[in-house]
Amino acid sequence: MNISFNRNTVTLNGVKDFSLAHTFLCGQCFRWNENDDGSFSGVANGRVIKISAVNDNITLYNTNLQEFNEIWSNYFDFSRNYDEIKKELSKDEIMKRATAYGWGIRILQQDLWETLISFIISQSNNIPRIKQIIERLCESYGDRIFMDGKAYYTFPSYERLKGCVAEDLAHLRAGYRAKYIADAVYKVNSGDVDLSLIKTLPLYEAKQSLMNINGIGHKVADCVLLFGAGRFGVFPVDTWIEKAMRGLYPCVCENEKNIRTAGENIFGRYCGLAQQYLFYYARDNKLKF
DNA sequence: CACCAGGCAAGCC
DNA sequence: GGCTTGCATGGT
Repeated sequence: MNISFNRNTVTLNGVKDFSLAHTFLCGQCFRWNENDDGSFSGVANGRVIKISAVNDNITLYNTNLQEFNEIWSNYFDFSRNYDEIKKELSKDEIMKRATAYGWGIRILQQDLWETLISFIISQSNNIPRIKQIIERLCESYGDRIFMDGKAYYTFPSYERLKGCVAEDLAHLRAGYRAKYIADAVYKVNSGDVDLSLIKTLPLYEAKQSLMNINGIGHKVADCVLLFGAGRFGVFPVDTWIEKAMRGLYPCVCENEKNIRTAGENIFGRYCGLAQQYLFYYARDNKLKF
């Protein structure tokens, strides 16, 4: 990968295993939006950037080389060799098809707190509405920043939200999830749940810690660990994955009550990424099982 | 009008 | 432990 830059853009040539659409539309993030020209704009790490692609040439706007090296290179997971992982995962024909279909998916290294709240909101909800609720949260409590004369809002820290109770969040229209958000705000601010440990604790303990928050069960905890803590050894099971696994891996799953452990056993240390290829493959094709 | 959306907690057994 | 039900809101 070759890097060049000027005053407020950074250009990368020869970026492999990366598609904007696959990465931003595979369901892992909620604050990136596609522009008319196929580029995407989004807010992350307290900043707003735009990113465009022509073949394997990527350009990031409204940033600079130092910021790229310190923030965005890690955010887009550019130092990880996805080609090797895809080969390791492609032990069967189904995963070969799924990785070929979503070849450009990269797991964004998103902020842990933002991911935690976002996936609490995601439960039993649809993606457009999830995005609306998160946007209202950011407009109400985040910082306003500008790019190209347009206002964007950062995701509010837990310190910023300290003291919020469910009634304070009614304007988000998050429904019954408001009390879950409030519980997360309380438990993270009080230290009942220590987010600084989530990336390093043994996986089981990290998950149990997250599940101390009301509104976080297995699925949300797994998404938070995968998308917000870079832990690829979890296998989040939602309605799509359950259907996909039963339909595509019937020998393993027809009598397997626990699809989650089945996924862990089949796909191993990168089962989280396998799950994401499967999810994108199944949902994007509206596969019926 | 039903039924569903990247589930979960509470209440049963 | 497993199974069932209610849950806020908005879209189809």
